[in-house]
Amino acid sequence: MPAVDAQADFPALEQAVLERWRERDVFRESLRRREGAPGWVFYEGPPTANGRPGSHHVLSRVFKDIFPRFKTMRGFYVERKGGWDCHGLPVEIAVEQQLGISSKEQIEAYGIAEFNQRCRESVFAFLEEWDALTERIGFWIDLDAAYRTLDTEYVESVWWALAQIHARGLLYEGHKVVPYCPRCGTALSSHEVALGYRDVIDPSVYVRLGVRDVAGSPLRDGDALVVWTTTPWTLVSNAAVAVHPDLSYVRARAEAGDEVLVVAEALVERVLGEGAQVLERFTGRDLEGVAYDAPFAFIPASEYGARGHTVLPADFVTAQDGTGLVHTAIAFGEDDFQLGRRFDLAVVNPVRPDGTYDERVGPHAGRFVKDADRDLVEDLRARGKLLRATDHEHAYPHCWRCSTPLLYYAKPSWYIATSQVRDRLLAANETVTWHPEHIKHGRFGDWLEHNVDWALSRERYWGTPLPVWRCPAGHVHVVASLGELEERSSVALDDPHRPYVDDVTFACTEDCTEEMARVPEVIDVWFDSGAMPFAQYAAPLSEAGREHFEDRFPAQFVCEALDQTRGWFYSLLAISTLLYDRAPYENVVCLGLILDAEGQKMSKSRGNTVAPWDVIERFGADAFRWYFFTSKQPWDGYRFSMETIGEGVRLFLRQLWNTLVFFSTYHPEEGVEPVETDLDAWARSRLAATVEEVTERLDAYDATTAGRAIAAFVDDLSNWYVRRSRRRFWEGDPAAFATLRECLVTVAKLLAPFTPFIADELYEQLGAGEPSVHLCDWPQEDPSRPRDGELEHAMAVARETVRLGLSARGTAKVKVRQPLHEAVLVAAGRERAAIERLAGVVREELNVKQLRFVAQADELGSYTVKPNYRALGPRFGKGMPQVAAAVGALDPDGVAAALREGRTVGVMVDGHEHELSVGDLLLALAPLEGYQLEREGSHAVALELALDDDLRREGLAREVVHAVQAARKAAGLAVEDRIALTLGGDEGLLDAARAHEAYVTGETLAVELAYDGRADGQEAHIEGRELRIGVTKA
RNA sequence: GGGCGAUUAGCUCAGUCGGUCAGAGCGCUUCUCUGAUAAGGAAGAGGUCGGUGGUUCGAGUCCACCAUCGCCCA
Repeated sequence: MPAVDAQADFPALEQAVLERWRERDVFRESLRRREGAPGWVFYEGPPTANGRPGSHHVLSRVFKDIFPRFKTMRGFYVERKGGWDCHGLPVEIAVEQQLGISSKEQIEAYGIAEFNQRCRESVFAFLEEWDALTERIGFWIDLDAAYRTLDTEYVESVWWALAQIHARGLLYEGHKVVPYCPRCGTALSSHEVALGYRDVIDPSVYVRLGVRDVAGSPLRDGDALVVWTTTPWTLVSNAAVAVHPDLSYVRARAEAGDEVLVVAEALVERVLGEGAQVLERFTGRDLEGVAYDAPFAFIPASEYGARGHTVLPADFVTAQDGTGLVHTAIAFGEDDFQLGRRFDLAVVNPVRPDGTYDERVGPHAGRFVKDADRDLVEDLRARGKLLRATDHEHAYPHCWRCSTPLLYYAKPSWYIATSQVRDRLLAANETVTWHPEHIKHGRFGDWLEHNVDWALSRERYWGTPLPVWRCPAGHVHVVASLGELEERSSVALDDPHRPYVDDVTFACTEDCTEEMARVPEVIDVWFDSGAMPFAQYAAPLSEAGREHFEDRFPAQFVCEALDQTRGWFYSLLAISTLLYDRAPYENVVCLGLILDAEGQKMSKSRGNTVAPWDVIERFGADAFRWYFFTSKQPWDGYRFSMETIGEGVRLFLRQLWNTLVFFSTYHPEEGVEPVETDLDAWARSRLAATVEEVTERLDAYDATTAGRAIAAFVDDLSNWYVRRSRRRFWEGDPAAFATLRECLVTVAKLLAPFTPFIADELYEQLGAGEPSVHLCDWPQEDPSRPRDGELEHAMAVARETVRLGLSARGTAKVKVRQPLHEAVLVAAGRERAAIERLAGVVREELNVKQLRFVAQADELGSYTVKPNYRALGPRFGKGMPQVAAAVGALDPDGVAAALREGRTVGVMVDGHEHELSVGDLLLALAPLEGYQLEREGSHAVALELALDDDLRREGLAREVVHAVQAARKAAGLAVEDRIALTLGGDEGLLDAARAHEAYVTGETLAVELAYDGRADGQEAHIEGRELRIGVTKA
C-alpha cells in the first residue's frame, strides 16, 4: 500500500470521506444490503429547525447515530427516518419578533392566515444549516423522507388519534387552574413555566379571620382562624379555609396578646411565638363547618354557595409551613379549585383576562392584581385583620418571553384523561430499559405516579387544530380525518390549519338541528411529536402507512436529552398507551446537559455557547463524536472545552493514525518466511477480547465503556505490539504485517459507529475489500482463533516485569542503552512460566544479557506476610483483628517456605488452632541491600549492576548508534535511506564501534563504514568523549 | 418546599460483590527511549474519597442526617 500521510489534517480528510460516501452512495447501500433482514427500529425525536443547531444537538445526534450504525453492521435493517417538529409557541414567538408584535390582538389584526404562513416559512429557516451539520457530523438519517408535523397527512393522523381517545371517553373539556400570562393572554405549558422561575420578594401575611358560627365546634365566639399567604391579591376572592381532618389544631394565645387564635399545633411557636399558651387541642375534623368573616367584603359569601366562608377538610393541607389553615381561592390554585369542585363552591373570579381586578373589587378595579398587594395588606391592617406581615423570598414563575408574573387561573381547557390510564402507563414503563437506570423509577416513574390529565389545548394559532366540533346544544364531535370533514361539510380542505379549518361547519352529529363549529384552540405541540410512531407514516389512514407502522412499532431505541422525560418521552408513552396499551420504545438513552468550561449551562442569553462548526473546523467531526462518546457517561452531562477534545485527538485518533502510517511505511518482503510469534498471537487475542467487550457494551447501550475498550486496545497495539515488533516490519516478516493489518481492519470496523470518518479512511487505506467499512459485517470471534487467556496473562506479567526492571534502572540511574549482565527475577509457577515464555521480550526491553530466576526471595530480600482479608474476613468475622495479630507474629521466611512446599500454617485464635493455607496469606517482599530491586507483591526484579569491559563497549556502541541516528535525522534523511558512514574521534568510541560493527551498520542502515573521520562530519559527545560523524546518502 | 442525580489529585474522570489498591489521563518537575507517533517509558510533587454519625472484623463503596452544585417539579 502507498505511504500514508503522517500529518493528515483530519477535518480535510473527513471532507474527502464525505465525498466518497456521496459518490458510492454508502448510506443507502448499507440499507439496501439489509433489506429483508430483521428490523431494528429507531425513532427520531424531531427538532425544530427555526433556530441554529448547537453543540447539544450534535450530542444527541451522534448518540442517535452510533447505535443504528452498530445494529446495521450486526445484520439488522435499521430504517432511519428524519423528522421535524413544526408547530408551537416558539415558532409563533419567532414570527412575532420578526413582525415586531407581541399580542394576540396584533396577530389577529395582522391576519391568522398571513401569520400562519409566516410560521410555516419560519419553521425551516435554518433547515439548510441543520442538513449541512447533520451530514458533516456523520449522522446518517434519511432527511429526504423526513416526516414533518405540519404536513396534512401528519395532522390527519393526529386527528385520528384524538378521535380514538375521544371515542374511549378520555377527551374532555374541563375547568382547571392553569398558569396564565395576563399580558400575552394565554395559558402556558408546564415547559414554558419551567423556563421562567425567578426569585422574587412577595409579602408574606398572616391574616386573622374571626369565627362566626361555632356551634358544635370546640371554638368560642371571638376566636379567630389564622391563615397565611404570599399572594394577598387572592384574598379578595377567599372562598373557604381548608384544614387537614387528621391534623392536630389548637386554640392558643400568644404570650403578649389576649386574643385566641386557631393554628395547627405543630406551628404554634412559629406563628404565635415562644411562650404561646395552648388552651385546647382538637383535630381538624372538629373544625369542619365553622363559619368565619372573609378578609374582604367585596364578594359576599353567598356568591360561593352554601359552604362559602366555612372551614373545609382537605388532604393537601400540611403543617410544613404557614399555619396549617389554608386560605382557599377557588379560581387561583389547583388544590383550591379541586376543593371547590368537591364542596360545590362556585368559581368566582374577579380578575379580568388582562390581570386587572374587575369592577367588583371597588377601589382596586382596573389595577394589576400584584400591584395591589401592598394596599390590600394595609387595608387588612387598618381593619385589624392582619396578624403579621413580612417579606418572603421565593421562586415564582414568570412569563419566559415578557417577564410578567404568571397568574394561576381557572380556565376552560381541553384535557386528555391520562390519569385514568395511570396504571397502564406505569405498566408500560416497566417494560422499558432506561439509561441511566434510575430514571425509570426515579424522575420518570415518579412523574407517572403523580400523573395528572394532559392539558391539551392552546389558545393560539400555529398548531394542529383541535378537531373538536361542537353545537350550541353542547354536543361534541371529534373529526378523524379530512375525508370525514369533507363528507360532513362538503368542504375539501388542502390545508387543515387555522384559519381555514375554523370556518368549516356541519350539521350536528347528534339528534339535534344545530350546526356544529370547531372550537378555537390548537393542540399542545408535544402531542404532535408524541404521535410520530404512526403519524410519520400517515398511519392508519394510509393503508401502506399502516403496514409500515405495524412493522416498526415499538422502537428498540430512542435517545434524547434528559429534559425530554416530561416532554417527548412522556408524550410518546402516553399516546402509545392510550391507543395501543403498550410502551412505544424498549430502550431509552437520556443525555445530560452541556455545560461550559466553568460549569455554567450553555445558553444564548449567557452567550457562552460553543458553535459546533468551530469544533469541526479545528478538530473534525470524529474528534467531537469521540469526545461525547468516551469522555464520560453521557447522562452525567459534559463540561465542554476545546482543549479536552484536542486531547482526545492526540491521545487516540493521532495514535491510531500513526499506527496506520507505520504500517504503510514498510512492506512485506518476498521470500521471507512468515514467523508467527507469541506477540502476534497476543495481539490477536487482545483483539478478540476487545471485539467481545465492545460488542457486549454496545448491546447494553454503553458507548463509553465500549469506546474506552477500543482505545485501550489501540494503545496496546501501538505502544506494545508495534514497538516490540518493529524489527520484524523492517525485515518484512509477512506474519507481522498480517497481524497488524488484521488488527487495524478490525479496529476500523469496531470504530465505524464511533468515528465513521477515520474508521472508513483507515479501512480504505488498508484496501480491505468493501467500498466502505460501513458496508461490513460487525466483527465476530474467529472460532479457529479463540482467545488465549494464558498468553494474555503471560504478557501482562512480562510487561509488569519490564516495568519493574525499568524502574530499577531509573532508580540506579543506569540508562537503558547500557546493557547489563543479568536480571534476577523472583517468580515461581505460573508467573515464572509466563516470563520464560516471553523471555526475549523481557531481555530486550530491559537490555540485559540473561534472566535468572529465583523461586524464593531470600537471596534478594526478605518476606513480609499479611493476612488476606478477602479470604479470611468471612471465615473469622469479629476474630479478624486477632487473626491479623497472629499472622503478624509469624516468621515470614518460615511461612514462605511452608507455603512453597504446600504445607499450611497454624495460628492460635481464641485458644483454638486454625490452619491457614496459601490463599489465606499474602506474601510481599522487602528489599535487601546490594541489589537494585523493585518489587510489587510477591514479584520482584533485581538488576546486576556490575559492568565489565564487554558490556561497557556494547553500551558505547549503542551510544554511537544513537548519535548516528541523531545525525541521520539532522541530515534530513528518510528512515529507509541507506548511508555511507564515517566515524572519527575518540579511540574508545571507535573501538566500541569496531567491536560491534555489524550492529552499528545494521541499526544505522550503513552500507559502508569508514573510520577516517572526515572533517565535515557532525560532532557528538558521548560521556565526555568526542565523536565525529559523517553521513551521506548511499 | 418536594423528587432525582452528583461531590474522589490543580483539571477531566475510573473505581465491579464492602476486603490490603485510593487509581488513570492531562498539566507540572526531573530523567529517559526513539528506524512510526505533537508519541512512549521511569521517578517526583499533588488526596481527610464534601461533612458528621451509624452498620460491619473491615466503608470511597451500604444506611441516616447535613452541606454544596445541577436537573425536574411545586
